[in-house]
Amino acid sequence: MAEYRADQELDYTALSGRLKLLAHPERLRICDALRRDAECVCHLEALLGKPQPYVSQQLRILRDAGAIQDEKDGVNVFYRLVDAEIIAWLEVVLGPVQGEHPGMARHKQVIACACPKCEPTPIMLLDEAA
Amino acid sequence: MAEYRADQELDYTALSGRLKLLAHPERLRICDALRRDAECVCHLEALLGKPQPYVSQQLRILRDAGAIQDEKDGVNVFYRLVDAEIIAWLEVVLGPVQGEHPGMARHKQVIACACPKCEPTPIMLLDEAA
DNA sequence: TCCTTTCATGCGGTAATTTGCATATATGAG
DNA sequence: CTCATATATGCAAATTACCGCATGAAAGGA
Repeated sequence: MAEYRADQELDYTALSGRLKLLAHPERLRICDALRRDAECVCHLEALLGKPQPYVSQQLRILRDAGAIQDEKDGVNVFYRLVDAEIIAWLEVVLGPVQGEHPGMARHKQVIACACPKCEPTPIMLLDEAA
Repeated sequence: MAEYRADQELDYTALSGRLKLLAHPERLRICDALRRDAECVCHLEALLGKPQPYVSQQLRILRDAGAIQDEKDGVNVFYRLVDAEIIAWLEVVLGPVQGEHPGMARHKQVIACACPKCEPTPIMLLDEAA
C-alpha cells in the first residue's frame, strides 16, 4: 500500500504566482525593508527613489496578494509584512534580517524621507544617542 | 567599529532575475522534478504534457541562467540541477524533496514517457522488484 | 470651509514574457 | 548514405507586466 507516487500535488501555478511578487527588484527591496519593521509610504518612497504613485502601485500588488497589510495612522499609512510563507522565503533569498539588534533602532537601511511627520528624527536615532 | 548601517547592499536586480526563473509554473515543475534526479527531455515532456519545443525552451532558459546543466548520453540529453542557491530556494518553496527514499528508485513523480530508450521499464521499477 | 499633505487609483504606451509552430541539428541504426 | 528519433533553435503572435502620468480621495490644520 506504499503509494509513493501520489504525493501532495503541489500547485505550481499558485506558487509561481507568489514567487512572481518577489521576482521584481523594487518589490523585493520593499519586502526587505518591511521585514525589519512596518514602514510608511513616504519612507519607502525615499528608499526607492521612485515617484510616489509608483511605490503605491507596487504596494498594491503586494497587498492584493496578501503579502502585506496597511495600518492607517492619521495621514500616514504603514505597511507590514504579514505572510509567514513569504517571510520564510525572504529569509532564504535575502539572508537573515539585517539590523535587528535587539532593542536597537529601526530604520537601519531606510533613508530618511522628507516628511517631518513620519519620525521626529528619521535616521539619526543611532548617532544622536551618543 | 560596529557599522550597522553599511550592510552588504543586496543586488535586488540580480536576485529578482533569478527568482523569475522559478516564478513560472512549468519551470518550477521542471525544477521540482530535477531536484530528485537528472531527467531526460522526453521524461519532462511527458511530465508537463507540453510539446517538446516548449519544454526545450524552458530548459534553455534555466540552462542559460546556470540553474541546470545538460549531460548528453547518445541521443538523449539529461538535465541536472546544479545551482546550490536555487536548490536551497526550492527546498523552502516546495518543501523537502519527496520520494528520496535512500536507495529507492528514481522517477517517483515522473510519469513514464513514450520513448522506449530512456528506461527499459520506465516507472514500473518499484513494483516489478516485488 | 479651504488648503495642504499623504496616499490611492485609472489609464495608456511600451517593453518583456509566453507559447505555438516550423524548421534545424545531431546521433545512431540499417 | 539515408532514415528515424531526440533535441534545439528561430520567429511571430498574443498576452502580460511594467511604468509614467494625471487625477482622485482622505485626513488634518488654519
